[in-house]
Amino acid sequence: MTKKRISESTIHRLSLYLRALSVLEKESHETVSSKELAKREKLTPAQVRKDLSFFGSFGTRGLGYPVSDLKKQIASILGIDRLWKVALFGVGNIGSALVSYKEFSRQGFQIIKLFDNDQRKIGSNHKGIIISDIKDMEKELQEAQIEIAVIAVPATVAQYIVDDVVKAGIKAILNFAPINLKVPQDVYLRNENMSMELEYLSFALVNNHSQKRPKI
Amino acid sequence: MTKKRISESTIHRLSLYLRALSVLEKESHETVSSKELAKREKLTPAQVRKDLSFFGSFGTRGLGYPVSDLKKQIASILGIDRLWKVALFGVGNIGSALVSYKEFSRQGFQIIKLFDNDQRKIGSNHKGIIISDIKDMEKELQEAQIEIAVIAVPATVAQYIVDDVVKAGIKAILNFAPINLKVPQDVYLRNENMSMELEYLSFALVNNHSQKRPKI
DNA sequence: CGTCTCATGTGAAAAGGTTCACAAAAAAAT
DNA sequence: ATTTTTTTGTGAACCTTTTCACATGAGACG
Repeated sequence: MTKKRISESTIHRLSLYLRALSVLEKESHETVSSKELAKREKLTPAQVRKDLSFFGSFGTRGLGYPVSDLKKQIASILGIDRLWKVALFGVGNIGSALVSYKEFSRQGFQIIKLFDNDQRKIGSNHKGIIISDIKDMEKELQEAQIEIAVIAVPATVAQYIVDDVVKAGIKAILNFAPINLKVPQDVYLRNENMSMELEYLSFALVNNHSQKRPKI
Repeated sequence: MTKKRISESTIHRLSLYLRALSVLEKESHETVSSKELAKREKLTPAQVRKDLSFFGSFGTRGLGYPVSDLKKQIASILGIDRLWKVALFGVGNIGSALVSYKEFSRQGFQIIKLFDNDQRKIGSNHKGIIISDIKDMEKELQEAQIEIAVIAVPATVAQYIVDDVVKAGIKAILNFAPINLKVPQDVYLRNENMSMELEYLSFALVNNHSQKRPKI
């Protein structure tokens, strides 16, 4: 059995399925068809089935997929059937918002450490977490057994912070700074560029860009 | 000449080129090769040339692309060689952060209207903008000539807000609520799902997912 | 001025991702 | 019990995107 590479798009869609399944569960649906699941996330039934088929056979022909079970399975595939310890760097604008961003905790991502280099912030309590000096990160990251770092510092200093984060042994980084960060091959880095989508909207508006929308 | 559909990925990469070009300009580079531009955003030279070729011939063989000029051209293609008037719905956690998010204003997106339904917030001044009652949106959106709406309200009410935003004539929406919003065909909708990338990191960590060049 | 080097622009090939279409299996109906 | 209906799972076909490879043009240099 060859381990085929799963595409980025498939993973992202798993997140969508999970979200839809949570709603379906709340609405007390026992099962759901690929058709219904697709409709709820503006995708095609074939896409749903194909995505799921990469990981196994979760459905019953003629009936559909068991909602609760599939939800658990996808959570397990995504690795969010557990808690992740997250540290956040830069308690500014975006950083503060992320600390109380419910969707993170709902998916099992716990921000339990805050770092900043501003002396006025260090030592103060932000939503129940004492802000640490960024200089102490190595020790503190290890003590708290942090597994994921979220970077919300200005672009000008982001690379320095990331270099230190990598040195401290972190293998997964989510970057909000608008800069292309360099990390070693074995470190997973993802970028969140919020103005990109606005730029896409701008492009679409001025160019009357035809919308690609899966027909259902 | 047939107007070929430009892919979403190409548009997103234009944003990256623009970012790199700004840095190059600051570093006083007159020209830049596709190779260098690619390196700065972890892409391939062929990709850069192909992307740009969809919109014209901006380079000089043997020399590369003129930095300042290409920057202007891309800004024009993306439609951000002008200012966009943006309204933000939901002055909570994420909403407040977005109001002072520098990257938006840097790209020409001006958040000039804030809406909320919380009576305690309505009428108060947030970073120089008076928060309006969401009930008055239609009149206020038209008076302020808003072109883009950013949704940062809870998922439970997002669809209602969006329905009203659409009724008020807005044709471009950036949604931060973790829900699949329904809009008419002629309205551009983009979603910003911040926990999706964390979920991807989680997946990568538990599955030792082989890294490919990030698509965006 | 001719040659050499560099780097673009672009068809063609390759790779990757999505949709189709249908056999197979289960449930529902008769 | 048999037929009909529903819906999955999946190879194959199709479509899109990326990468290759090279002709072409511009500047550099002796």
